Amino acid sequence: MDTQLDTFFAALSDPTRRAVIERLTQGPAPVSELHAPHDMALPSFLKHLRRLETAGLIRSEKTGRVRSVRLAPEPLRQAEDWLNRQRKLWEGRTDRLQALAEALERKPS
Amino acid sequence: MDTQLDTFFAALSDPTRRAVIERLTQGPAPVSELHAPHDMALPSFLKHLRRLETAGLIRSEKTGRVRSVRLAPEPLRQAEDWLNRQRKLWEGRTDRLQALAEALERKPS
DNA sequence: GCGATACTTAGCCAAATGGATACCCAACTC
DNA sequence: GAGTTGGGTATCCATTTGGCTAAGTATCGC
Repeated sequence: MDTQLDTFFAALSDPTRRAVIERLTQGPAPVSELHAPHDMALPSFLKHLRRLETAGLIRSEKTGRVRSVRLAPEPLRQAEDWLNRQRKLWEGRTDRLQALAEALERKPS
Repeated sequence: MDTQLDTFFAALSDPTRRAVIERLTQGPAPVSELHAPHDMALPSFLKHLRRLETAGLIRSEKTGRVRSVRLAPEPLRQAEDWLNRQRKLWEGRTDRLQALAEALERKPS
């Protein structure tokens, strides 16, 4: 059904890819710089970048032989929204349960 | 590195599993009830439940022949925290960039 | 206690994932 | 214009994933 969130969460389920995201919060960077800290062959690393890009989390642009990569504007918020909604529903429910429990305790029938 | 977030996001990357989470925000349910809306053989569905449980998102307890499943207390917030942190870092940066751009515009050297 | 109910385990299979190597191509550098 | 640098492509490989069927176990209801 919801391919958006699918590829989104899948993209974030890998430590290499999350590290790339974290790095990019500090600003755009070329591929080689993003690759440097990761002990991995470049083609393997490029796969991760492509997965992030098809998930819509990053964008990139090539100038000369250098490809510059940056975070995409909106999409982190989408996943966050989903999580937030679920958590609120769940917390609302437990709150009501606590209220019920307390009510029963005050007035044990 | 961070196996916590790995299994966490991976668990949320599947629509069946997200649907289970959504259902569980309304309260605990037995396996058969969770399974009902999904057009899938029970053993396949149980794999999803096991993945959610090893990711720490749900807990379950068997009474008689029925296994009751409920949301785990804390963990939705963890993923949310990570996303929130990244988003804030990124937004902070773009804010500073905007401020810089505006400053340059006001006082073009 | 016998059948139905509610899982559970054991295997099988195709496709996707995450890594590798080997080789290619374009664009700066001198 | 020859070499180096920064990516990119093509394969290959082992493992994981997400589905299945078949068969098992342990209540529960009568």
